[in-house]
Amino acid sequence: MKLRKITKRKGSEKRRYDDSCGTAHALELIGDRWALLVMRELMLGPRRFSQLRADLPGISANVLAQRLGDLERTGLLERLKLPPPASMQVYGLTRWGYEAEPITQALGRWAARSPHHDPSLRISGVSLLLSFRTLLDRERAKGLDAVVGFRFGEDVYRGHLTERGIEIAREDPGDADVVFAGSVASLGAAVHGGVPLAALVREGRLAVEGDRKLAERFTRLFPLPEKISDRQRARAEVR
Amino acid sequence: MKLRKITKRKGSEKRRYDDSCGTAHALELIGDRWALLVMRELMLGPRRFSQLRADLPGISANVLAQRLGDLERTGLLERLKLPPPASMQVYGLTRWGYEAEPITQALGRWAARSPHHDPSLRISGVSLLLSFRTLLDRERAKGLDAVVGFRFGEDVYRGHLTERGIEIAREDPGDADVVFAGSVASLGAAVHGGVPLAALVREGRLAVEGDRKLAERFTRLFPLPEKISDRQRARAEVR
DNA sequence: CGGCATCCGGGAAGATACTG
DNA sequence: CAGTATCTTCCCGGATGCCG
Repeated sequence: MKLRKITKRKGSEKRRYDDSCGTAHALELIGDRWALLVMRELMLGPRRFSQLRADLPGISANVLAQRLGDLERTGLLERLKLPPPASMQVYGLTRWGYEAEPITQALGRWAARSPHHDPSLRISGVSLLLSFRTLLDRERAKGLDAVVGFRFGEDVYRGHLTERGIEIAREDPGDADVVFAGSVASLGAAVHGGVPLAALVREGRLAVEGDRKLAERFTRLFPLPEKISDRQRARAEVR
Repeated sequence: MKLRKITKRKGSEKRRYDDSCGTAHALELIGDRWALLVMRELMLGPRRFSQLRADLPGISANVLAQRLGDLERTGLLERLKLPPPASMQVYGLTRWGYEAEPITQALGRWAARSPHHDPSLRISGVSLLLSFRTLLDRERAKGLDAVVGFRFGEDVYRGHLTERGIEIAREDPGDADVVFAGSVASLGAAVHGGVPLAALVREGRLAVEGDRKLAERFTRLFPLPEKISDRQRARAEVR
């Protein structure tokens, strides 16, 4: 007697919060599992289906396809067809989609203080580069104006760094003052893990082309926020 | 015959993203359905179980209980016992929990521009008051320094409004310059819905005690951001 | 092979009933 | 009032298969 309903899939009536609050509406738009991480991976430019799967190990193909469909339907993302001869299909954020970056930043900044955070897990190239945008210490970047390149396998990025921020795009860093080449994990170790750049270079895990002094300085520009102490986890004062 | 208890608590392995990115970790902490809305309702001070159920129509008792348990376990929330004679149990955020407010703000600000947003749905008192913190137009609040009170049934709030922001707590507004009393929906209509305050007062939906001129000005201090236009939903420029 | 559609098992969310 | 127990529904994740 397993006469399962013929999967009504009718109006694709998703679960709603029925709450006029903006936060609730946002969660209806991007609160599904993986949705915001898919958007994060598109924050530095369009990606293909298979690239997204590689960026997000753990997401299954059908969930990714469904998220891409949902996000496209709500206007946060769109399918693009690159011009021939490469004529492949990619997924890119719309302008509105890009405007969600403050959300990922707020989440990241907050969670970076979590005592449960495990920094040993893998990190995607986009995540690491976005963390630079989030964590740049303007004080330490005083007076800087440099072009920095990154090569993670096939993916190349170009960043323009000043004391006002760092703009990063997926394009060739031909004019870079310094270029980091190697694995994402290695650059992450240098910048967030406190591993000396010289050691990574010596072990061949990371290559630095160009201004070595600038590279050293670069690794110290993005300090992680302090962890939450037990005291701060205890009762909050009456406000 | 009910021998199905076997599964119990095996790994208690929640689904993980296995991603070192802060955004992903944040989603593991507060990405479950309803979790962030529960926290939002606690942002202005502790609440009881039944109050939360009333604030969040649609959440079921078991999901609320589970979220409260999860959030307590991760250190975002704690059970408090009010002193006798009222000795009842309430749930309050820890200091770290309060620090999630920028997240709800970023989400709210972003989603307020959504073309799919339905402002006719109900809104909780806390949501409305938090929207004031998020949306205050400092320019229009120039020179202000006022105490504003709110009475929504049993819940009373006191806000201190200056051009630098508005601080709100759940306490008696004895010294308020002006007090709004009535339904949350009515105050929302006045502030975000463009309904003239005078009309609401005339119809008895909202009472204003104290400085009426200040009340009028208050309703115009929190403009909603512009909606996304079709143009902005279209392809983003190459960045 | 990239980009899905489909089927299935497990588990989370939702609704309701029940208990101290 | 503050939850727990139980049942149903539906989403997530994995596997497989189709189709250009």
